[in-house]
Amino acid sequence: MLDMRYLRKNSEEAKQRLRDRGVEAETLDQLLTLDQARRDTIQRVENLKAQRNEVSDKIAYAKRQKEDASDAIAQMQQVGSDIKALDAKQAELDEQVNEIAAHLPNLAASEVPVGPDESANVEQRKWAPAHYDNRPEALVKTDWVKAHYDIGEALGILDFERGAKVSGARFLYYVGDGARLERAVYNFMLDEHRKEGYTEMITPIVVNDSAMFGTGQYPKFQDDAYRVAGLDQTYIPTAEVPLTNYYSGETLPAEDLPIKFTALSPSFRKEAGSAGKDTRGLIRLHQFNKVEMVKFTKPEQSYDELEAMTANAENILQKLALPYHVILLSTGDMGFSAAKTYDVEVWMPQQNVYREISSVSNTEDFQARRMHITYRDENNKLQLVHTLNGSGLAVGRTVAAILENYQNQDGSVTIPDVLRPYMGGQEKLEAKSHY
RNA sequence: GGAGCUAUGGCACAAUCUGGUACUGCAACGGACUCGAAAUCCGUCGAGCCGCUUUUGGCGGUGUGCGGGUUCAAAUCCCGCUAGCUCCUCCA
Repeated sequence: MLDMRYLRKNSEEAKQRLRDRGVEAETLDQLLTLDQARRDTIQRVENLKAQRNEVSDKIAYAKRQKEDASDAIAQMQQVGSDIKALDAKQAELDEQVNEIAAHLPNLAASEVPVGPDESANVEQRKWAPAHYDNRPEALVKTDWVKAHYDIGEALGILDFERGAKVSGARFLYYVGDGARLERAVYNFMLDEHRKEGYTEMITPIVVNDSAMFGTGQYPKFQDDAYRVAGLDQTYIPTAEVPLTNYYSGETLPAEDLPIKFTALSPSFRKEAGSAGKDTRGLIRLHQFNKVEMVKFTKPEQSYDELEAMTANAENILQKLALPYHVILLSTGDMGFSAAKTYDVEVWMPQQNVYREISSVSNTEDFQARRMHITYRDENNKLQLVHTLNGSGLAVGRTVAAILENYQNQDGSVTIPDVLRPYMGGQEKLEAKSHY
């Protein structure tokens, strides 16, 4: 949610910044007109209420003195019905204002490149382990490189067919060493984040509507959510929702900030509108595992913490020796709640592209305002915290990247060094006759 | 799933039957006493939200779990809901 006072006072600037986020200027004009009408109504109804309070006190006093108050009561009957009518009008205006305000995306930070879509994103840095000679393209020059889903199926560790049979398209079973590898990957990630000072959590994976509103998924993006039939609850699209809403409605002790959480959770997405895209493999599923990071910070420290969180995501890829680059998203490519977002993209040699494996965002006070998370500053005044979230990392996509980058010509896959302790010292994935 | 009870400031509670300025204590804050502290005494104390404003502040509105209703007036009466507790039932 944006700060209404800012929008009123700086409407021209706000209009431009909203236009950068794809919102038409008329939308803000409409909002401000309704806001003005709302405030006019409030003033009228509050005057009447002040009058009612005053006269009611007099009536109470008169009754205590056993005096007659029927004149005053008759007079207040009219005021009472006027108040009722104006209250109703205000409630209607409140709803109209909220309807627009709740759909406005966050404003981008000043250093975010302005552009309509991903074409305006800006690469920040590139990394690859030494044996790639800083040229991840090197691997693709061999003609035997296979896609991760072909590798996984050949090894018998990814079963998409039975996933589709039992659940539908975009679901799968991990089998045997595949399941073990997935578990090794997320245990490794959680251990790393724990070392970095994140508190490990296991969260509910079903949340109520106010939680989905708090982080910004609702009301605008309900189509992509798995709602529990008949209940006002939703299967989470990311652990960001339960982690960030953990403190909703609370005032945090300033000395505890920044607070850092991490959690593994399944994530559920309908992927509405992406029919036909990435139909094979681990890239775009209705259910996938993700290790998430969330931070609550003071405003002045949130951008340093954004850099730190991005480094936490990169650290995982560096320890896994997977090539990646980091891009700064443009105003047109950022998510609804974000003020600034870095995407980390891992090298996928078979497709010859970088694929998103993490997205790290500072939402500033956008989510905190929606869910009322505050702290007391040096002057003992309540301030909204800043919230950040980032994947650290998408587990399934990490497994896909490992399969492709660590594949050998004989069809086996070498297990990255750092994962071997998590797999009982196993060094390779090889085809087995059966599991 | 069934039955009963409960929900009031940061905490503990009163007022609910019988509608009329939400009691008191603790904590907190300011002050007195003291070399300093404790104790004691005096004073302040409804968080948050909304609106207006001449903005270190002032005024008004709202605010007794949430949402409605009745009434000149609701903590109090009525309806719906949520959460917690106890018992029954079920369950990994």
